[in-house]
Amino acid sequence: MPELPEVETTRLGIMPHIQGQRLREFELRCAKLRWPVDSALIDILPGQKLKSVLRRGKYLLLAFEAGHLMIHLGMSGSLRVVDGDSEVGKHDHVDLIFEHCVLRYRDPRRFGSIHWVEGDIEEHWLLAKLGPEPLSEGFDGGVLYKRSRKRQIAVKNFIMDTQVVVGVGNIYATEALFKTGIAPQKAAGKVSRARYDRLAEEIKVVLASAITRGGTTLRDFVGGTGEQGYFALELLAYGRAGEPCVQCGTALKTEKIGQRASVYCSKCQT
DNA sequence: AAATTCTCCTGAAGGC
DNA sequence: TGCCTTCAGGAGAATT
Repeated sequence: MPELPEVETTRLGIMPHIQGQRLREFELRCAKLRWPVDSALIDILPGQKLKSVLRRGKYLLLAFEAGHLMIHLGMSGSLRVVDGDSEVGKHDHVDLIFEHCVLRYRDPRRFGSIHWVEGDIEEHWLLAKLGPEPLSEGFDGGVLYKRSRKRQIAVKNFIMDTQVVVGVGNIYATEALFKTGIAPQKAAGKVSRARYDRLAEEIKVVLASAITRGGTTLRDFVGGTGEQGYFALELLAYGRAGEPCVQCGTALKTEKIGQRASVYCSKCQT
């Protein structure tokens, strides 16, 4: 499932192939994503040159001359650079046909989205309320500490709240909490400043490390040109329920916290 | 305001 | 082997 490292891996993978190219055709096979894809894009996009490929949170931003195409991969989405004559799969909903290659959007569960935004992209309603980028200077333990005071919400849900910080999904929240020894169900308002300093640092380390390894391949995640990610090999908690904790040997527990599966060590995480 | 529940969807996994 | 049920899961919307 694409989290920030997977989205960044995708961005880095597709950018060199499509940046600077002019779009020839926007082929929309299935507009029924999380929100309906605007069919006017079929007329709007062709002829425009792609200036750059950016990212905000888990949103990919294709900066064209007249605006941004904002793409979210949802749960199961992927973007691949393919040949024009490559076979179209069942869940290949959109093709961006450039001069020299095709950018293909696939999303079996259709939880993703595609929006066209003219004007200031940061003011778009999906981006306007987002918290800081986790790998930026603007994100640190102080931010987490300040925003969490008096909050009863579980610390795991707190760091997964996109208004607090973007890009921390279930996998990396689970890992960062395990590595810092914080129990995921602990009330956010009761976590100390010192522990938030460590948590923020660990979130940065875990995300940066995952980007370096090309993301985490679970099920069928692949990068922009089809390669697998290797971070799954380093997961210490996520997906290891029942297996021994690497630090103390206790069997890892799994518990639903806010509708999400959470794996943790009841001995090491307090 | 903050917290919780609901919703979209389909592939994968488990049960029998 | 195969059909049926359950579940995962990002994140905005609706509800309490």
